[in-house]
Amino acid sequence: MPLDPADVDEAVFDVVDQIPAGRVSTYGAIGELVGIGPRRVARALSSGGGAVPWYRVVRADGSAAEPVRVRQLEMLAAEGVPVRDGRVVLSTVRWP
DNA sequence: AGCGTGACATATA
DNA sequence: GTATATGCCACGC
Repeated sequence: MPLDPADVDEAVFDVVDQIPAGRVSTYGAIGELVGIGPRRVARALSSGGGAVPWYRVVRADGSAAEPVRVRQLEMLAAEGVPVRDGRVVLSTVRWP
């Protein structure tokens, strides 16, 4: 069955919206959940992620994306996410 | 149709 | 620990 781009984007937004407060996930993890590559996830968020808590999505090493990295770390810290030296402590807050 | 670019990931040095 | 290279996939020119 072909994956429609709009459907995939919707699935990504859905997963991101399901991330509980104080937790974070990675592009790769979401990509596996929805059945796409990590770049597709980043593409979806950069394109229309304004309707979901994109700041709960970080890289595989816990670092945040360039254009929003300050904002992201600030939001996560406000949510109670343990951050160290600019990188999220995924070992504790990684989701699922 | 081909090429360059990017909110990534993994492997290797 | 960081830096570099390769793979992936979709989008715009």
